[in-house]
Amino acid sequence: MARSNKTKYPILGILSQEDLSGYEIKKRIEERLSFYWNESFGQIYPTLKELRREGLLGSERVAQEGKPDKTVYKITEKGMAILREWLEEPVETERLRSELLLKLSFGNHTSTETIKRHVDDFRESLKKKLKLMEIFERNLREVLEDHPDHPYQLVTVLFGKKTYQAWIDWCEEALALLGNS
Amino acid sequence: MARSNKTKYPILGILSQEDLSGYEIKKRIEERLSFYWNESFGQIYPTLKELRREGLLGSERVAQEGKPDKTVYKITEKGMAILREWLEEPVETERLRSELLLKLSFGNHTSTETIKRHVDDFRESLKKKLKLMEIFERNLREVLEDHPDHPYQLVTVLFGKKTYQAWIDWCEEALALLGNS
DNA sequence: GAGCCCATGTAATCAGTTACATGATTAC
DNA sequence: GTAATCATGTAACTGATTACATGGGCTC
Repeated sequence: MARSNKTKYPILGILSQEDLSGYEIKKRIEERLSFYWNESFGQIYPTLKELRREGLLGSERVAQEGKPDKTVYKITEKGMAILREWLEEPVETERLRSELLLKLSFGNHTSTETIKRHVDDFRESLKKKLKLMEIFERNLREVLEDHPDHPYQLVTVLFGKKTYQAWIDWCEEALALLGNS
Repeated sequence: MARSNKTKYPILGILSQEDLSGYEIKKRIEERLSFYWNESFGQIYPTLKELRREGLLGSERVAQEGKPDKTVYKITEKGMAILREWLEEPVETERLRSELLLKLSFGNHTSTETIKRHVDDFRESLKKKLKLMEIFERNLREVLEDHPDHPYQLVTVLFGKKTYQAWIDWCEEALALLGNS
């Protein structure tokens, strides 16, 4: 895509919290970041090797019982420094990209029903996502009662909530506007 | 990226409204779609040739006074059929990707001030975008009074408004949460 | 003559997904 | 035995941006 390769940052970030293998890093990203960030194995494994070569990670072969051996990576002081450096830098904003809006904007070439169906499908998918966010929120608020220091995870979940709720509201608005046209 | 190539659809869509050259198509996309869709020349010109080869577009060389000649493309009946077909198909939802949220989620490794600065920068950029949307909205509502059929453009602008407003609200919420931590 | 807009295109580069390959272990 | 999970990796493909090249005409 010729946008800069950011794969190393989620990896460094995840490894700043615990030592993990590539396979486990993938799982953590899916569990914790997947609603706003994703990485595939095809990116993770080569990046891990590179980061190790650059001295941002150390690695250790670990034997497991009942499972294959794994290579566990550990972030180095140099790796932490790079992570902190990146955290300081201005955020590169990525552009929105929405096939739904693209279809909507050429909606005059199909039936209103078709367009309304697309909007409705979108709304249903959002409702599910919103429910997930609400579950995350409840869990995080419980944790936060004991550890009021790290509200960061909660803040990202609130972003999801706000976004999905706004989009649901927009769906209602859009359906109303298209209904009597 | 291995996500399917959609470049042809904005091109067909734009050409369903007026006959244009590649250069003009780029301008139209920037003017009308850029807040949720973008295409570069590197995609547009090769795609135009391909669409012409497939018979979805016709082309004509047009001389201009005071400007270089241009190749104006015109959508064919076959092209319109492909556009309508795509409009019927279910929307492929693309994933959110946010470097801001990524930085936030590892925010415990830097100062609260740094994170708040990122959020604040984001909020300022959103305010500008929101103002733009409001201008678009006013213009479109004026047009809509005379032509109450095609509310589609307006609906996409309302999406922008809703999204940006929600994100601004989230910024306030986030700053408050981070403020007393 | 410098710099900008119009106009079209290609090449280089890279991001990122998907498919494929391999192999261990566990559970049915 | 076969499917599922754990674990690691490579190769193929392609989407998409950016840079580069070219050239006409306009404005200062």
